[in-house]
Amino acid sequence: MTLGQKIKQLRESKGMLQRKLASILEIGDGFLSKVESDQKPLKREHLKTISETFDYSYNELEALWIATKVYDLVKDEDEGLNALKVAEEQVKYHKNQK
Amino acid sequence: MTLGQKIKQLRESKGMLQRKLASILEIGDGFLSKVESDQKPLKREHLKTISETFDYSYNELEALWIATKVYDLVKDEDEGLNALKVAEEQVKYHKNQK
DNA sequence: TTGAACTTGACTTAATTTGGTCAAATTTAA
DNA sequence: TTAAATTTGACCAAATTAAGTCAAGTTCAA
Repeated sequence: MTLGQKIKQLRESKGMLQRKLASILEIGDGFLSKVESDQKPLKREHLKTISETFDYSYNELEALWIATKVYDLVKDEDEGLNALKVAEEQVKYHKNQK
Repeated sequence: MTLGQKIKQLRESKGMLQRKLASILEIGDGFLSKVESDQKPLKREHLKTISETFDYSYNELEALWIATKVYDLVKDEDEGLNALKVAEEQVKYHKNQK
C-alpha cells in the first residue's frame, strides 16, 4: 500500500470527492489526482490535515510518506533491494550508538 | 559499512593518499575527505573508476551508493525503519508484476 | 448520452541538492 | 616539533525536485 493508495482509500471510504478533499488541503484537484497515483509528492504538512480529516494514524501516514520517497529512489535500481538492506543495517547500527 | 567508509578502507588498504585518489577522480582532496565521511555524495560515474582502481565489485559500490541516499532520507525519522519495511514490500510487490 | 468526476500533459516558479572549490584549522606520524 | 595529511567551514553555480496550476481528454454512473 502506497501513500497515494491510502489517501484514495480513506477518501473513498467516506464517499468524499477529490474536489472536496482538494479544497480542504487547499490544492487543485488535478494535483490531488496525481498524489493519489503517486505521481507527485505531497507536502508533509498535509499529512496532519489528512490524519485529522479521516481520523487516521499520523505515524502511519508519515511512514508511507517516507516510504514513497525511498521507493522512488530504489525502484529502477538493480541493486535496490540490497541497498535497502544495507540502509536498514545502518539505521539499526546507529540506533545502538544513541 | 557506508560508501565513504568503504572508499576510505579501499584507499588505505593500498596505502594510497587522498591526494592521489582525488587526482585519479579529478576532484579536490577536500571534497574527497567529505565523501569519505559521507558528508557529500559522489557522482555515480566515479564508482566505475573506484571499482577499477581498487578492483572491487561495482555492484557492491552501487548498492552502498544508493544505500547512502536512502539512509540520508530516513536517518532522522522516527518512522524511518518502518518506512524501509514498507518500501521493501513495495519493491517486492512490483518485482512480481514485471 | 451527457454531465460530473477523474486523469493526464504541458508548463511554471521556488526551494533544495549536487558537486564541487579553496583556505584555514586540526590531526598524525617521523 | 614540524611537515605532511586530513578535516572543516564558508562559499558557489548548475541541476534537479517540489509543489503546484490549468486546460483538455477520458471514464463512469444514471
